[in-house]
Amino acid sequence: MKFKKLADVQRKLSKKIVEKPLDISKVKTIAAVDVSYKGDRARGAFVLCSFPSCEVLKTKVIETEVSFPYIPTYFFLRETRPILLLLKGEEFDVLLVEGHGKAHPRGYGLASHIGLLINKPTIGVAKKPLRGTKDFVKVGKAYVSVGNLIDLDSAKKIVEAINENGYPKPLRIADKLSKGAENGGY
DNA sequence: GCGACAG
DNA sequence: ATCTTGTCGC
Repeated sequence: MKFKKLADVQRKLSKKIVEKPLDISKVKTIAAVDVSYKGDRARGAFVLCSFPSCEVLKTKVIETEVSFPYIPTYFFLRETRPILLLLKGEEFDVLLVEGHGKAHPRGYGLASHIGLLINKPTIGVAKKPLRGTKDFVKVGKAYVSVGNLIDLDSAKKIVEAINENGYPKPLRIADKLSKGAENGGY
């Protein structure tokens, strides 16, 4: 298997993930990131919202080259760079990532990786579950899982608070912006 | 070759 | 994710 080594890295890094309750009363802002592609170009969108009112406070879109191809369960290799570039200089209490966190074959998806790198609470939100995984909770149409520095129950409560038509509002806006919309439709 | 998993 | 017409379902 060509990716055996990377799989070991994921298993090892997953042990560094901190899973613990998050005091939601102290969460004042929540951010979301999503990335879209067109050929070898990646367009990432960042959305910052107040919490729990979920008013849009700021949005940002960046564009960059993407080097790695999409490979199921190794998605973080493709999207980590664009996201880190997107988060540079940004402030927020919790981050929503389009993709899985602990709901991953080796317990280490994109949301886990980003959470470990930025050392802030992150929540994985995906539209479909990865085969065989169980460490997620369904909120509307979203499959929610632990990224880092939070537990599933806290993550569930946060996503429920900003749920809009079955999907978290900040992510929906980030999705539209990354795909080129003039605004998130808000 | 067949089947198939985040985006 | 992205490529894309008409068609089906609520």
